[in-house]
Amino acid sequence: MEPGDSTKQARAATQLRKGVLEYCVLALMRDRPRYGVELLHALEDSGALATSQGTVYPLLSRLRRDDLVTTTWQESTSGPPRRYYALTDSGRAALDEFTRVWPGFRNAVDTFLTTPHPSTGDLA
Amino acid sequence: MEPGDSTKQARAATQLRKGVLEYCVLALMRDRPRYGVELLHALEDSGALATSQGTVYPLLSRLRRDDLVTTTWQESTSGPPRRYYALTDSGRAALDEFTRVWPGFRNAVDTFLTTPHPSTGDLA
DNA sequence: ACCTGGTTCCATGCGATGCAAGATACCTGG
DNA sequence: CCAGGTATCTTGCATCGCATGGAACCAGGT
Repeated sequence: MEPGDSTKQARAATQLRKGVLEYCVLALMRDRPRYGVELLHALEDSGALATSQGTVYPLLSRLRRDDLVTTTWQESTSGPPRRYYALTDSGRAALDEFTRVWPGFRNAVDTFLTTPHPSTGDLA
Repeated sequence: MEPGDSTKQARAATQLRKGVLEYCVLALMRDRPRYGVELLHALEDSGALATSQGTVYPLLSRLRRDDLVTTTWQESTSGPPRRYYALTDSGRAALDEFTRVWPGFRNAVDTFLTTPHPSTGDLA
């Protein structure tokens, strides 16, 4: 990528991902266990949340450390064995919690960005 | 605070704010200069983005350091003088940049949270 | 048997950010 | 003079995303 044009945009997008990536990964595991590279590709396909292995694997380690996911090894027909990550009850609860919080947060940001903040009309 | 019930929610909300707070503050200055406590109250009123002075003032220092805002002192009729923050051209450009990036990000998260990820229908 | 390439996993060190807690200064009123 | 509200700022900590590098397994060609 060329440095210079996308710097500000990359910076904004980078900071945006903080804290959201965790729950998007949990959401991907909602209906089926997933393995690392699979999650990575799903995030890439989304465009706005594309990231790297150096981000995903430490994240998965944290999720496992906090008992939000459990892992099982599974053989692959084309390559080394894969570690599949599945939601625990705590993980599902955390995802539900986030699903409740997210709309309020999203709407708050939308309001700040789209609502004019008139200098007139204030009661002073 | 009790570390147990509201921890997860507070944690999710805390991480969500990362990187977004900066641009919401810039958005608040879009139509009028603002001073610290004023910004703080506006964020409080939004609910989802409520934060503390210990977050806002270092943030404002960074914005000033990066030439995204300029500041002017102004007397107050009821208390110490206020430092008003106003957008520079760079600040306005950064805000516009974020305004362009935000919808894609927001929609991506919405998609992850609401789209079912079927375990069937895969070609395997 | 060797070696190249693709797939999959993981660890380390850095920079950036939000936050709790504390410190400082100004003004008004008793 | 002292108390309380307003307003600003600093310090130290914890967390998170990311670039970089390393390791292991399998298939195919020479």
